[in-house]
Amino acid sequence: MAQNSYHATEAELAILDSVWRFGAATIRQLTDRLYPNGSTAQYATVQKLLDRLEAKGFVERDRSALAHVFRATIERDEMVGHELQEVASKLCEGSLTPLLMNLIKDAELTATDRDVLRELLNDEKEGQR
Amino acid sequence: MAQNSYHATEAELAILDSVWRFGAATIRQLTDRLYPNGSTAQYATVQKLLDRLEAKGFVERDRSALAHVFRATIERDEMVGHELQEVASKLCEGSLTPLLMNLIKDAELTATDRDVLRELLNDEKEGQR
DNA sequence: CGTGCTTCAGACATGTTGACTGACGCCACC
DNA sequence: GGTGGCGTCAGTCAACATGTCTGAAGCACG
Repeated sequence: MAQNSYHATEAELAILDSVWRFGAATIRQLTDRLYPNGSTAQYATVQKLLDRLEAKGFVERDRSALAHVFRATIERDEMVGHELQEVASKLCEGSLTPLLMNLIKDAELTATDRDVLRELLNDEKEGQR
Repeated sequence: MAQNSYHATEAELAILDSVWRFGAATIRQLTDRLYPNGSTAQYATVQKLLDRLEAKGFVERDRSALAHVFRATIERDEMVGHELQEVASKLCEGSLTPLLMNLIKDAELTATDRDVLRELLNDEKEGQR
């Protein structure tokens, strides 16, 4: 009962973020992106982080080239969904509705945002998921 | 840069949950609620958990009686808000809107839920907060 | 007074997290 | 064909978080 659903840590998230923004990359590329003029040490750090991300199923590695290429197996959106689900199960017995109510109240929405939301709300008329 | 906003852990959340559900309580009462027929050991565990919750500002202790009485200083709702903010800053540069969009898509809403949301969406016309 | 609760101040094992080191493999190129 | 450079892999490491537990001391009341 340690952690049902995996969780990306701060540093791991930094990696993922880079991959989401700039696309698949090798360790070296990621190291350069995240630790400009980093040494062997930071390279290894990125490596370990990627190992863990792979173990958690958040990235995938292409071993065909000499230098493995890593790509995300989860989109930022899905990750957001994950985390929301997590919050819901921790605080609201798994129900997402309270989160929604909370957000509608607190989020500072532009008129356009509101329109989009109304739209979505209607589309969902007899929507399945 | 460890953790800007505090975070209640699993066990701490169990305590908070009990306080939210059944109201302010002493350590003994909480121990009885959470660890039925628990011994001194579990009592101490609850105590330490409460210490940490107090340090994090999530509960407050009334020292006037011999056995201190603990009450929550934060509502479940606010905690949800906290966590949502946390997710937002980790994944969406602090913006809550993406979370909202995500939820509207994924949450399974009843017709009533949808009505309530539409309501809220309109109320917010020129609403401040 | 002593029994029974209580608080307080730690100790403790375990796991996570981020950073780092060292051994080894492979390819290219002189 | 050896050597340098880059890559992977398999650890180690310190710091911290987390949940649990022990021991000492305080207060109250029969």
